[in-house]
Amino acid sequence: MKTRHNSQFLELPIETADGRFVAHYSEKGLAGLEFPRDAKERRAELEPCEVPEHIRPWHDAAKQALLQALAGQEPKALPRLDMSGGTEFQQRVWNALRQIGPGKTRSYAEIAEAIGNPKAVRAVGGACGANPIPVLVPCHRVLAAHRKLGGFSGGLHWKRALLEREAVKMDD
DNA sequence: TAAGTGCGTCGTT
DNA sequence: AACGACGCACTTA
Repeated sequence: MKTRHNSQFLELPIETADGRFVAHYSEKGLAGLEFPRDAKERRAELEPCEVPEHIRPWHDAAKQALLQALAGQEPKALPRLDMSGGTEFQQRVWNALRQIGPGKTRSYAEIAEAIGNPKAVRAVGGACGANPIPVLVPCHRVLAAHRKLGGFSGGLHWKRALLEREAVKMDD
């Protein structure tokens, strides 16, 4: 495994039964989470390295939280999150997503209403798609009207799997 | 019922 | 100016 970091982020792998996720850390906290890539498009392997002292507790927490979330349970604790990368509108949406409890769902329209932009339904979809920390910031719990599945930028199979593991019944 | 079309709406690029 | 992880009304089969 090889560590990579661009100017802003340190990237560290998280091994799970569903594959290797990659977490991105800024100086403020967990800033991104990537779904596993299949063998074909996988980039260079990450090599073990010393995790900077201040990152380690975040990474430990992120690992535990991810494993619990993937098992359909509510994480006991989340690492510090850095969502500062988003626009003001996106941050409002992402905060609303964090209010949705495990096993529960909201529609895009309900999120739009919750953040005070009832007509920005479609824009909410865009903000969900831009969520940098899927799974832990549960954008998969947002369904289209009439509990239809809607879309998912990480691949619809993930959305289905995550919802099924939380015992959510959808309508597609 | 199910599937397809058109349009309003609005944040992002 | 164009494009969506939407929602709703409306038309067809």
